[in-house]
Amino acid sequence: MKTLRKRSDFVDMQKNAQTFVTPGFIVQYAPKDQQDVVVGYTASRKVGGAVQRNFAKRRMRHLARLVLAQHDPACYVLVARRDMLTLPFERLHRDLQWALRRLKGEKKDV
RNA sequence: UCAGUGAAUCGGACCGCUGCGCUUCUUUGGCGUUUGUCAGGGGGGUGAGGAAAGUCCGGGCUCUAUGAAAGGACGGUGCCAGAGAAAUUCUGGGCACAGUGAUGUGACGGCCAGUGCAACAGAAAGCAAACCGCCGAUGGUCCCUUUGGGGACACAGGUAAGGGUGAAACGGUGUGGUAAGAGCGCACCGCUGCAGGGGUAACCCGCGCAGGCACGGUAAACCCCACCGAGAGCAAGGGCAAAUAGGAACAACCGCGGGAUAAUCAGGCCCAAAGGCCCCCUUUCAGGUCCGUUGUUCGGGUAGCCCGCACGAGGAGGUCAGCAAUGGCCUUCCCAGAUGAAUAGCGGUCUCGUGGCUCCUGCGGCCAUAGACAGAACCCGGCUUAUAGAUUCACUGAAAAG
RNA sequence: GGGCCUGUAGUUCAGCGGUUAGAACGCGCCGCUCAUAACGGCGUUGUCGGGGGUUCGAAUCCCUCCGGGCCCA
Repeated sequence: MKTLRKRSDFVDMQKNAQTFVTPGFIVQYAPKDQQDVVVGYTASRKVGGAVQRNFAKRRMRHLARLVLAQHDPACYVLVARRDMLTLPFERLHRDLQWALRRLKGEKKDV
């Protein structure tokens, strides 16, 4: 599992990827021909100060390790929202699985 | 007990499983003659703060650069002594102000070097000055007269005691004095200067002597005085190996002159143009470098990776010196090094508060809940700002009791 | 991480330490018009980003905090 780092890649995802919104976060998904699962994390100033943003990223990274590691090689971006800080982890976990099922289901339909 | 002041410390602790960054040891497999290199596994160690923050000061470190002397400009600092690498730093002391007090706050040199400013109000705002008021002794005009003088007017003029204005009006009280007044005289208080005394000093005392005595405010107004000061910043700066591109470095020789750069604008992946340049300015002295020719050697920046980068004005404990800041000595420890940036998830135990419920109203029982400000980014010393709550010590005021 | 700039009516900006902080546009009301616009008249709008200090007096000088913006081999 690799981490997305370059700003240009994030901008590219913003343009081309499919998006699904949950209360705690936003998932962007683009099935590219990659060897590994590639994940990017975003926590903007809307989330809070440095402490809150780091906390949000930690939780997102943990989610990615639990869930995305088992998925197909593709490109994902997780964007934190304010409720990422307060919602119980179990809820976030469920939401991510649901979001991925919806995104991949849509893909098959198209 | 209540109210308060100052200082210091902490700012959850522990356990299990699954995970993360760095580091170290070990091991498996591939490639390779070896040094190694790529991919993976396992064990150990370690892992945010008192402010890591704001970037307000000061350094270390790095690059630019040429050193010295004199003068100037610009910026900063400003009671005294001590501490400290230094500081818009700290400690102690002095002075001023605030508070009943413990204490707190203070850019706290100089307006008798010069210049400026003070709206409105007020007569007057810095040479003093007469609006109301008081007086009118003296002079003037008039009246009366017992020829000594008396009275009226408020014209000249005198007067800073009173009123009113203002942030600010040239000492205060009393008494003498006077036409009315006034440091005009005197007494006491205050003030200024000096002798003398205390203190390292700032400064304090000043009962003795001298002076009748105002010297107004503002320098976070220009300024004067004293002292200090290159610029940029780890995105500093250095290294590695390809592609594009055709420039760069070094050495020798010739020449021996000149002192207009900075900034701005436009275009572009670049290395162009120009011929000069030497870091606030001027002068003096001494010096360096570039531009030319020839020869030799080979690239550099940007993107990526590595170094810089964590042993330091370091932490902890003890002891000695000092009122203290702090310093000396001894022992001991190695304590984050990321770069879309490492601490998460689940469960359990305890404690501090907080909230709720309950009754037997007790410093009860039960339930819930780690809950403030906040995240290292080259590193240190300060300052400032944010901060739920807890603990300790010293002191002050009030009330009550002994 | 580091370096800088800036904050005044609703908006864009003025404002040598001195009365009650101005201008333009906007906004409101009235007039003109059958009506709207234009035009004319009258009027409205500020914790001068917050706090503290210097001064008799601060938007202005000084300190500090906050917000917004820009730059980087």
